[in-house]
Amino acid sequence: MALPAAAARYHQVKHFVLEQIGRGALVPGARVPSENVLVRTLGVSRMTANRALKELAADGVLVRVAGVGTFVADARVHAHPLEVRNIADEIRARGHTHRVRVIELATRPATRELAERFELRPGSPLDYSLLTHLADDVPLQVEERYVNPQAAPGYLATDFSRTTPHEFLIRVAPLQRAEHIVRALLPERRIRRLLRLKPGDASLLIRRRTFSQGRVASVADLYHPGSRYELAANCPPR
Amino acid sequence: MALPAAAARYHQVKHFVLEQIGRGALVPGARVPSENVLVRTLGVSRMTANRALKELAADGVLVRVAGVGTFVADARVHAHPLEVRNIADEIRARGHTHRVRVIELATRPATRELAERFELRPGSPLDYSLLTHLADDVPLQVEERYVNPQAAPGYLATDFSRTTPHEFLIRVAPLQRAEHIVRALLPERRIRRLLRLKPGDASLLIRRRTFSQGRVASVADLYHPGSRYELAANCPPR
DNA sequence: GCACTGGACCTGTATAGACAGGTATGACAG
DNA sequence: CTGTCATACCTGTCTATACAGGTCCAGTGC
Repeated sequence: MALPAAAARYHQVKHFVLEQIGRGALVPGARVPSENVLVRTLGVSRMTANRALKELAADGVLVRVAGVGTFVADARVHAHPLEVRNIADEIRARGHTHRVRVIELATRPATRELAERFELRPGSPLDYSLLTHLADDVPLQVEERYVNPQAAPGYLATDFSRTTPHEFLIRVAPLQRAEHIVRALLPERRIRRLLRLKPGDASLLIRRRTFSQGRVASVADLYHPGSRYELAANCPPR
Repeated sequence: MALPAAAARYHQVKHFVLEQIGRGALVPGARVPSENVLVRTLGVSRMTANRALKELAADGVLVRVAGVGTFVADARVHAHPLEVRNIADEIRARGHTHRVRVIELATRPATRELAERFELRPGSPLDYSLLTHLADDVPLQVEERYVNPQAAPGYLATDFSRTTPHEFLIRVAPLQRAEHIVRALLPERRIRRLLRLKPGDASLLIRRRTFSQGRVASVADLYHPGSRYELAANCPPR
């Protein structure tokens, strides 16, 4: 391609705007130079300015309103697109005490399905943990987790009553990407007992795969039906 | 803006490609017509074809390799920041035909709860739509939506069999932020009938609030238990 | 004083044409 | 047979230009 990325003209325009936001010269809500102004100021074509502003809007940095102008987005809109929340923080933030109950810790050979999920050979050892998160001693979430021991050594040796698996993992293997699959289901008996559910209570299953350098962990979280899984995200209109 | 959503040329190009993927004429890994071919085939300019393919690549539907070509992405890989997905695109991309069945359209006075959600006075009129999304005529999602008529005029006048509410709204009120609350529940009888569920089937409820300039819409999506809600997010430090 | 209108400005979209640089393939020389 | 090179094709980027339609304001006419 024409240029080594950073040198591309539309990148320069993006940088020009971002730099002013970073410096505080443009605060949230402030009007950003219009496309035509950028054309005159920076000597680019309008299509190039348009691309730069459009991409920044898609990133949630700017907000564009047809016929009006382009503005710096609210700061909070800027927050991480999707955060893998720490349930411990969340429970505490709501004024409850958080406690972890460890049900099972083990090393298990990967089944074929797990091996595929981790891109390992079947039979490779995987660390396994099953525990519940309690809010005021009421079980709120069952967390079943497989961890790639290559990617996160020392996982099973962790004291999960002090450090949640989530906290441990983001320290050891900084999160780069996460995939979520959310489903509703009627849980099996073992889970039902852990969450103290009545038969017929629906549960929320969130299956999560996290990536750092390679596959790190695969998690299945089952939630108590009273609980909710909340996400806030910025959604670039593409 | 120039055109009413579905008529935009680059949308037509996107649809042209998605339709072929949906039909199975283009399978994952297959080569997608190059920009120049699309120019000749569809009579659009190359910039327009480029935009369409670029956006589909950004959505994870296609993979582009400079100097080589454009290819249909692996069905799985679908990775992008949390996005309010267009279920119509998703159904088509998986090879099914998408159809919308409108159950009810109405203007309703806001209840106290709704008024609070929209930051309006109780009794203010809200547009209401209830419809199902069908994949190959099997109901997959019930979508119940309240829309702030101030923020999205003309909502009820839209032909939802041609333009989904989602498509209409992102045109009219570019999305800035969305909040999701995900829960599992046993749906009430009306929903159960719409989704053709057996009593005891759990359903996934996704409650979504979208913001543009002010509160735009409040959506409750109920999914068929066989379906999944997939999210993928990159968590880069910004 | 008020309602209306025209113009200035903005974004959204579309077009045609151009060059840079990556990739693959086949022809050609060794 | 092997290595090199020209070439065709592809995407990435940039420019100049154009028109549609929304928004806002100021000026005009009543």
